[in-house]
Amino acid sequence: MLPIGTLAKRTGTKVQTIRYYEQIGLLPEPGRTEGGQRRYGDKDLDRLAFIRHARQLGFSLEAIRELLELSDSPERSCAQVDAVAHRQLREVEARIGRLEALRIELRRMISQCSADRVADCRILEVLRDHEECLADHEAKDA
Amino acid sequence: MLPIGTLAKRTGTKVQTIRYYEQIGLLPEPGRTEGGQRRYGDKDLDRLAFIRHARQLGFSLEAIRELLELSDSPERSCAQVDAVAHRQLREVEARIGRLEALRIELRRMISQCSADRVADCRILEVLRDHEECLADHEAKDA
DNA sequence: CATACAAGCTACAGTGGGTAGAGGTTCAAG
DNA sequence: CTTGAACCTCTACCCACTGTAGCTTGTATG
Repeated sequence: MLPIGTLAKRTGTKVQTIRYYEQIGLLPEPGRTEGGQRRYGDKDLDRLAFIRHARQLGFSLEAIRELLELSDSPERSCAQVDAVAHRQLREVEARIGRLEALRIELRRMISQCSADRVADCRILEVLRDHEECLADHEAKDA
Repeated sequence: MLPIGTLAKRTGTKVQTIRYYEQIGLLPEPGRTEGGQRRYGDKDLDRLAFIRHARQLGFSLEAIRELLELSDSPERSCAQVDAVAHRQLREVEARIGRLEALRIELRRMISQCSADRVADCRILEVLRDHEECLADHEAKDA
């Protein structure tokens, strides 16, 4: 049985994050010592590793909750799992698209500036005047 | 003199967001009617348009604060403005890089799955077992 | 001039996904 | 038995807003 710090190290998670996952019901309440300290087993380790890995791939905690529930019923069709993964892929691709529009606009803005003084700075001018932009960049991300 | 709703419409901002910008000191406190309602002038319109445009390009409110301050001293060198813009460009490019690693990993994961049942689903297996990943994708974004 | 109602006001709570700190308790090694 | 690292709970904070409740003001129309 592992204390929370060991579990944290093994999974590359912070201790507070583990407690946070428990609080929002993503990890089950573990057993406790007589003194009230949490003790974890291998199932907890696996579950947390799954969560962390999915987070690294950008899945939201809600999506992860869904994946964990699905993986609890091994006889079901995996079409839903597939759907969650595809949704995530589409989201990532959309984000890349938006960021690439930003990159182009930023590059253009920077390349136009050859001024010395703030008063003539093209960067500030472009920011002042939206009309000078080519694309309609909208950054729901950043 | 514009009421807040008109300013909101003209700049594509929500009314609450304008009040929020005022609260954090990004917009100056405007004049008020006798009844206490905010009334804005053209300078406010320009300033808010600048802020919104910079936000669309992904600049943080802190960066925008810096840009606004710089643009208030027109005789200064625009090197600092340039630096802020370059920093933003680098951040955007780093984010794109991370997201592209995620995209590759997600695509690989999805393409490997040809199972019917959750029990044999490759997607879940990959998520369970980090070793099956090629890259070290770390999504500080996502 | 009276009324209706859209638009304004303040104040506070909530979002996602954690992170940090205060102030106190428990565990395990020596 | 003592030390001190690791644990505990609780609360507040981060960003950049967004939403709601409960009230007041401004303006157009009859």
